[in-house]
Amino acid sequence: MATAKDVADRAGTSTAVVSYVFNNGPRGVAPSTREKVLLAATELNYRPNALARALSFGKTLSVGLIVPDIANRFFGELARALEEAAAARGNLLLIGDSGLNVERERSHVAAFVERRVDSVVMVSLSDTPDLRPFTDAGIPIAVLHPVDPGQQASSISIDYRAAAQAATAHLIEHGYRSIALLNGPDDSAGSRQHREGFFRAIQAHDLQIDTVELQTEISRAHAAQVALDVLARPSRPRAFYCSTDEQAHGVMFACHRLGLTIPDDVAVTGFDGTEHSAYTYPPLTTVRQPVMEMAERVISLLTGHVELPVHEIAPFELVLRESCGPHGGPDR
Amino acid sequence: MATAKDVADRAGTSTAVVSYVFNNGPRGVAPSTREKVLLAATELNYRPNALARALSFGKTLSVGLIVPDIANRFFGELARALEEAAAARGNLLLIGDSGLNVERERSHVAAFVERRVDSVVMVSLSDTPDLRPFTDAGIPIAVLHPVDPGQQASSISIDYRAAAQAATAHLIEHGYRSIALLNGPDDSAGSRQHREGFFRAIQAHDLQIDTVELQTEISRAHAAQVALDVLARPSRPRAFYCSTDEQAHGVMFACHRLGLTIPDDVAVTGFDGTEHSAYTYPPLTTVRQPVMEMAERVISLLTGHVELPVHEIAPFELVLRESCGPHGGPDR
DNA sequence: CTGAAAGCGCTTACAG
DNA sequence: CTGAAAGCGCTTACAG
Repeated sequence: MATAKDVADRAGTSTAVVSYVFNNGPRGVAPSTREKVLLAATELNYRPNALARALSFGKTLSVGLIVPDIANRFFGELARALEEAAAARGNLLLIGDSGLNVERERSHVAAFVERRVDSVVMVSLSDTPDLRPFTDAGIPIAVLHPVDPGQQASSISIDYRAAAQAATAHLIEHGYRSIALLNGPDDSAGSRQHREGFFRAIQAHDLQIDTVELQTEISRAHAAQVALDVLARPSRPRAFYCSTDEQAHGVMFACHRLGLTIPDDVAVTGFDGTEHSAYTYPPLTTVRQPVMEMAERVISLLTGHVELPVHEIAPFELVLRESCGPHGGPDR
Repeated sequence: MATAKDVADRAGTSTAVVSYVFNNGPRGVAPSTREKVLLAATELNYRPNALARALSFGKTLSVGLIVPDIANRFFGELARALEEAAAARGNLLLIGDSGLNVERERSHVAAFVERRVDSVVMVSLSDTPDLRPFTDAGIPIAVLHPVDPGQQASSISIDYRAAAQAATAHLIEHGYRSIALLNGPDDSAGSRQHREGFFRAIQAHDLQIDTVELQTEISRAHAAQVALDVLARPSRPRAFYCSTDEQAHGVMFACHRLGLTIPDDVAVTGFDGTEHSAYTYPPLTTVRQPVMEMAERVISLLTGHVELPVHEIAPFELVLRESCGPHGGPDR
């Protein structure tokens, strides 16, 4: 591949000038010289080497993203939004998929510091990921879910507790008196807030409500399996509060499998508000996270001149559809 | 951050030796020296700079992936499989999401050559993407769908035509005599093969079969919208051959919306065989692409010493579920 | 406005 | 087995 030296030679100038024209600075270049450089560059098919640039410039203009499972729709939508926000600021998003494997997650954090990403947004598999490689390297990091206080990472998250409470209250107001809490696998800050919100709603209603607490992996397969089991019991729950849309899909599958009608026999709520939640049968009532806005915000924080860490709360929306009863309000 | 020089100084040796120990070569190092280097490195929290390494080593040990939409489940599963295959060979996968936007796709190819990925696997939005930036840079490229002959890219793909024919034949054998072909948006080699396979099956059966050809974007939303329209007609099709699972999800949604039962009123087949196709209501009969094997193979080709381009055909599997009639064989 | 040169942090022949 | 030095391809003070 042609280098800046090749271009400079052909244009009869120096590599400094080639750099000036390709970066529009920091020094000006005479119009005629600029022409010559541009011409030589296209003739030689010159593509600046981003590695060399980063090495001397001291910035890679890239932000890393680590997610537990890129095939999960929520993380897919998130990656898409982050990429867009990053691109708008001339940054490239590097996506690391942990594939639900702690070892892979660890190797991504190592790879990202070795590649000197300028910052990273992380959704960890663990509640207490080892972020030191980033902090040691001075790489700012942000997280998109609740974190325990004292973390050195910034966070932007909806209020899980309030959202869980709102969704559960919705179920109660629709008349359901036997509700399962289908939570994620780990005892993370997020899981705890789901649980707290759920039980706050229960207690706030001063009614006799039966509850069961279930934990599954974040996958349709596992949620379906667990739901199949629970729904086969004589005292099966009449409603499920699920901590992700993905799990809600699994529960709905289990209902159909058993010939149970949603919402007449079993009601379901999701969490995340992925686009697909509008296309289930029936359409899923869920808590929508403002993914685009959160992505935009986190990138602007990370690439901006903001004093970090910061902790921000984004607004959620309870999207009412048909999986909890007739569209709209409570009725039974 | 600590550099190799810092480590060398603290260990009382040279950067050459530091390099030798971190790369296990190409020269040997005395055990005692190695110890000292390793000790100094951990004390200083040394992380080799991958940019500098790549610059002098001449390889970045990374492969780029460009997909139309990372939030699409099929591409998510693909990315996950490719990442795994790449990691097994010490390579990092860089994921570029075109976000269904040709301009973004173009900017990713530019970004990938500037970052000097060693190779790339691409699923383009266009049938004739401009691959010259890669070929000019000597970066080998592979594609995971049918390509027109004369492309400079390697390809690994199932036989779309045969798969389309098999799925359509399945529909015919189940007694459906009015079948819609729901194809993707572009007139690509892939779309053409879907169409050819579909009509071959129709012709091979020497029966009076009504067909309609439809085109939608690869999204539930658009497929649902088109299906809603088509299914409202008095002469609505009794079955849909869909060119992706994603579109099949949309068609199923439309059926439910209209109170139509699957498969009694309308049968549906998908294409891709994403994991989610097993969790629709009812479970979707679909053509499964061997994503893991294809990913493994393409990475081994790209990172190996193989003479490229090559064109390989992977086996597909028609996964029979319940969206075309009673599980198993034909019956009506 | 422009050029020669140092420097970014590695790797790898070249000597010893 | 090990060190001094050149080189990878850029950017950016420093001079002029």
